[in-house]
Amino acid sequence: MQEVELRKGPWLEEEDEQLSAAVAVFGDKRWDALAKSSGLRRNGKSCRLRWMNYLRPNLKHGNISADEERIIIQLHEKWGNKWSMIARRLPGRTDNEIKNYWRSYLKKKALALDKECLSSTTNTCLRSEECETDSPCSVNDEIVGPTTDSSDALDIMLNMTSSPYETRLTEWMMSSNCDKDEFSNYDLCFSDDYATWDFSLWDGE
DNA sequence: AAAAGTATCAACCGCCTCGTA
DNA sequence: CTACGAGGCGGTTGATACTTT
Repeated sequence: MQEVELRKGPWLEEEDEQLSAAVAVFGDKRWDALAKSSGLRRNGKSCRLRWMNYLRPNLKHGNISADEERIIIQLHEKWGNKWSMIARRLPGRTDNEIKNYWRSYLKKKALALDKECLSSTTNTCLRSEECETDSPCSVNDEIVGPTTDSSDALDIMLNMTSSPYETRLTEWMMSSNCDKDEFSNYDLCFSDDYATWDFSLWDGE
């Protein structure tokens, strides 16, 4: 049997239509089978991704609102790079979208932070090699060592927040040492399974 | 107006987990 | 118990759009 060469790259309109039709028939599980049965020259993973991130109904396309931003920041603080978990708390948003947003947000934040640090007259910044005194920088001085420019600051921020170590740490904390009382501020209802928490925090305000 | 730099986002890759035979 | 395949996830890349010089 000759293997059909699979397509890669951006999806065409016809492919989108074909995929939507296939999902209507086969449902949004069993992506490999769906990909084969639908006649799409795409693999199951690619179909799933396209559906989840673009074609799925009720997706919001557009800018992240201030409220959504606040939620992302707070949840990221708690869970780290658990994009899919964060996305589940934001109806209509995808993990990919949030992940992309976070990277842009981080970039802006890193630049702002760097600016603030360099322009500070009362605190000396250890992140600039020109800094002479031992006084720590006012912002994140315990994390950020001496660097020279904003791209360094960005690298550090990205390493800091995206590292597998941080993720593992978050996971470990979640699984072994989670203080449930900490979450009470948010009106969370715990079940035995983290994945099925009933979060009423954001709509219950 | 054009070139260079930057931001955004869709899509791919590789690893991990889980279900099943 | 083990191997294997499919799905899910996070990290990364590359193309394109947008902005600045």
